Amino acid sequence: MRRSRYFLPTLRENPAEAQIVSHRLMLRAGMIRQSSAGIYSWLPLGHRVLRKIEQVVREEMDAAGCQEVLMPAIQPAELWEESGRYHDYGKEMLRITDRHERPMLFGPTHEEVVTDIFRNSVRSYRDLPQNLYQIQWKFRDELRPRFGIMRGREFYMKDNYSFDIDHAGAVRSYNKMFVAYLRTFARLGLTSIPMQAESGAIGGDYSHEFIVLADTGESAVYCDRAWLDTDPLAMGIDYEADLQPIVDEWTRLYAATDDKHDPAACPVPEDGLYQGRGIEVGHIFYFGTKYSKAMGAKVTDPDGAEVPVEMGSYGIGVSRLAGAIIEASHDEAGIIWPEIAAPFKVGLINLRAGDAACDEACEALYSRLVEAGVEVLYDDRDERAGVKFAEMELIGLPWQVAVGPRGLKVGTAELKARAGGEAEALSFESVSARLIGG
RNA sequence: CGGGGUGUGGCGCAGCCAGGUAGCGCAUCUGCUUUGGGAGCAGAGGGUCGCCGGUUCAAAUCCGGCCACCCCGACCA
Repeated sequence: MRRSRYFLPTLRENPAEAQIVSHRLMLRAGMIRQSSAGIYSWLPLGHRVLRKIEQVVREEMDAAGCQEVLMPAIQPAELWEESGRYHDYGKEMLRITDRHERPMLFGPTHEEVVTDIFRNSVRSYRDLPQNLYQIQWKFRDELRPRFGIMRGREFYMKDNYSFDIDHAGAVRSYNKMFVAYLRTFARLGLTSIPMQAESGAIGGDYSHEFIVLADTGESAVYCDRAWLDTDPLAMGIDYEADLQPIVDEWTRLYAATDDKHDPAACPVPEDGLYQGRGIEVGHIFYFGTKYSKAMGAKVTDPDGAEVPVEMGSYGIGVSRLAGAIIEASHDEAGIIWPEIAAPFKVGLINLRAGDAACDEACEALYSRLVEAGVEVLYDDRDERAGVKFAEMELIGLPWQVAVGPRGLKVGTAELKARAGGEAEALSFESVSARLIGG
């Protein structure tokens, strides 16, 4: 993509309304624009990030045996009357009426819809287990939206729902999601910590929330320092095997948010206790037959008896993750994207646009990288070097390549990692090899 | 929902107290000069001063109502 033609409205100054770093940087980097309180448009750069994150989530869901669906955003109130939540959910639910005066609502979650689908289609235990997921916009009319997309009213969410014949099966499904979540956040370069949680409005018996560590996170967390050395990607996962030992291992270490942490009762000695901040990015629930009983989602078991299906639901805030990654990875100059979530892998800077030699060298490198499938944002604008460097730092692409007359005289370009380290003068061959290879 | 605050060109702000018909920096456009870390000079464009009503010869400014947005707290992916 050529910068000269890319819709990237960056801001030089901090918008007054943005108080936290991810909000500021997302606005300044031209990723998002606010439409109304807690509701945002995602501009090209932000949209690319959203797609990248979504893709990781999708891959991990698929790997764990889930199947993607897409349910309606607008739901009929009658399903919620059945579950009993229509009156319980409160003002967070956006209620609307269609032209026939039928009460509808913009879905804040999809337990009712998916249970309806299930009960209309599945009759036998032989068809279980099932686990359906979707990635879709939700709307919750929060009392106080804030922090940009971190706590919006409209937000992009992966939600999925498991169906099992019995409790043991439901626990297996729950454990798969537990492991899949650890992997998902780790692949995005985040340290996530599962914590026992209240089940809130979803209701249920068993629940974990996944908190991602970030110094600027909104809640204080206390955990065993051993968490910081854990790597979920290092363990081999067989989703068909018994995952309980892994879940046990990952719930063995102490972790608590500030409202649950009691210094007096904390089992971890002070020097082994990590105190930091975090952001909730995922939440998993096992709630058994709460919805299946209320809505009549029953299957026939091996003995011929009709039993309500055992369910769980699982959510990841995909749009929130974009903010969480920034909170966890930025510096004074801007965002530092992990490669997997970066909108482009490489920022190519032409230090002297208009100079024939620079133009030619940049065009050649740009073509070569693009043909090799590398995502490149090529700053071909007639701007001063400082403007281009500053913007590249701000938008945080993992690799910067600077091409200027100085280096060209000796046949080199400069390669620099956004995450740190000095710029290296390398031959164009080496630059290509490095960027195409890894 | 309780408490606090702010609405003035795209962004950041001044002007309001002591009413007289809108200004600064950045950004944008044009020209010239410049060109390896957010350039210089000259010129130009762009504003129903959140909205409605009131007071007044005259309202960004005073009064009343409303709306929007932000921050702190209680709740959430």
